[in-house]
Amino acid sequence: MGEVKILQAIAEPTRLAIVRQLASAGEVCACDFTDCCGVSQPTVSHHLKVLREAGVVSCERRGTWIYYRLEPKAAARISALGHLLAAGAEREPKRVNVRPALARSS
Amino acid sequence: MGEVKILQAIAEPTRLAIVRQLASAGEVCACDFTDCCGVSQPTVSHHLKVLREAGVVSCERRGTWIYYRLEPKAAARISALGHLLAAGAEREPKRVNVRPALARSS
DNA sequence: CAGATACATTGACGCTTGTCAATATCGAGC
DNA sequence: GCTCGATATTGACAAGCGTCAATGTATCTG
Repeated sequence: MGEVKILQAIAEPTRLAIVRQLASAGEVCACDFTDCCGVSQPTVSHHLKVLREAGVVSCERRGTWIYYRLEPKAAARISALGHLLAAGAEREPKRVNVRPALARSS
Repeated sequence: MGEVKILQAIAEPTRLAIVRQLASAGEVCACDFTDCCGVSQPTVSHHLKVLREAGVVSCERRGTWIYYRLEPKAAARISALGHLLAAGAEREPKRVNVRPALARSS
């Protein structure tokens, strides 16, 4: 599954800023990202392509402008992974032996 | 906040496999990662260092072996981000807010 | 048609990253 | 002291990534 690809897409400052703005606004025109991210227009376009190909965002053309939004399926994957990690972090260690060093050397 | 650093740490196949195994077992000896990940011992050690410095995992020495586990705070950050994205993906677009986009509304 | 605007693509440039072999360090036990 | 096994570190390499200037493509308007 492309879970790593989704994470790679989000694990970059500019792209995370894009995703955060999409999460708060629901839908954002591509031209607005250039202002908020402090990078050039080609760079924004490149990052949007990465997010698109990872399935994190989708876009829809309306006249001259292209509006982006979050893809629910990818968001659900991240949410599920978050749940998994949070549950695993609280888990009691599967300790079958009181002295692991002794048990391991047998 | 180092949210990007946490994501960067997880956004790699070997490191995600390590984190997944930690989530399922609760606590894993460093020597066991070499088998499950199919990479050399120095590479495993390198990835564990990345995860450690990102605050994703912590370790405790017991004799010759070093046991790793997930850090609850980092897991909670990922979980919270997952919630944020999942909620944002379902949000109705608010067309008013990002910028005074009067020029675009025809 | 021409011109203007929004967005994508290309090409090139550094910087970062994942990998391993070799080596070093650390703890346990003799 | 010494040796052995488990981890960490170093050094080097190729591959990937983020960035921008220049250019290309698409859409609207006059």
